Amino acid sequence: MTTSSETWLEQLHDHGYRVTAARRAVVDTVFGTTHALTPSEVYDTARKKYRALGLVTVYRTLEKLEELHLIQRVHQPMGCQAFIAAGIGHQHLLLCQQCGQVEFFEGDDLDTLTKSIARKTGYQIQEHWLQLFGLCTNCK
Amino acid sequence: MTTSSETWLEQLHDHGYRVTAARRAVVDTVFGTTHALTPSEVYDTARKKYRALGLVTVYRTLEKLEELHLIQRVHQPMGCQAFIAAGIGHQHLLLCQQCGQVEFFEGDDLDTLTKSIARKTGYQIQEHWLQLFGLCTNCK
DNA sequence: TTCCTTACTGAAAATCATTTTCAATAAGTA
DNA sequence: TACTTATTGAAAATGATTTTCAGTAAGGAA
Repeated sequence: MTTSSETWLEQLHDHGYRVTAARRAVVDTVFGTTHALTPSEVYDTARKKYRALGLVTVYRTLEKLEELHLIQRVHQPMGCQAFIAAGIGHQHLLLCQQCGQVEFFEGDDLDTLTKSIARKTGYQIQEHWLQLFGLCTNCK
Repeated sequence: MTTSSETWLEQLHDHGYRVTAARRAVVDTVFGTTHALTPSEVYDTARKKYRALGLVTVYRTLEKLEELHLIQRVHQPMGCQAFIAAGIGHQHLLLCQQCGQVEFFEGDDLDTLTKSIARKTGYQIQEHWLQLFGLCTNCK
């Protein structure tokens, strides 16, 4: 199962969006990184591939990629504007506090906890966010 | 063990900050709510207690309260600008998606998960965020 | 209490991120 | 190849937050 940035472009096309040079540059940039990138960082990197790119187009393209669940916003203490390629299925994030690298992991078993909290509080729990922060192998 | 907004004012004072009418209004507002409030919402509410209050002072006061760990920022899909009185010790958030009410809970046992992820990824894990979203007893 | 230093204030201006507007361009179907 | 219309970048507008600044007042010292 190999995925490439072409897959994202196909998805855009399949949803009635046009595939343009500007969008290719943005898609290639976000697809090809393991670090969460802000719109401004995407702009800087993508402009190396396509000089005429405008920041506005970066915002608009990220919006569409998020809508198609191809990327997701990353929340951090320092800010919540960065995006990363989305994980497949229900996954959680592991972030390196030093270099900003992002990894996904699955296999959380929060059912017991969730049910217990639901019972105690009376809430009907519908989703959860779990994120781990630490130092990656390079940084520690 | 009863806590009142006076405790927060004492804390401000103990850290060399002055206790002013503007700060009382902000502190009273944030202390006395179970919903996460944005700076602008704090401003609107606090101005009922102290008409001359400026929005800038709200920002500055929230900054200090956060610095003293008396309040904490609440991250939500819709935005991350809201604050709520901080939980005591290591607590997690439970948010009502309908009315925005916030509750705290403890007793997460993520040690097993954390260690397992650390082993698999090589990361040295240092902290975690866990948040549950759902509907409170009133809203469901 | 009164004085005095200096932190604090609100208003206005500046900054920064994001969104909207708009006329020109180009994707991709017919 | 032609044509419709989504997309583009630039500029302007918006919205949130921060900085600047001169006047005010908190609270320790006398």
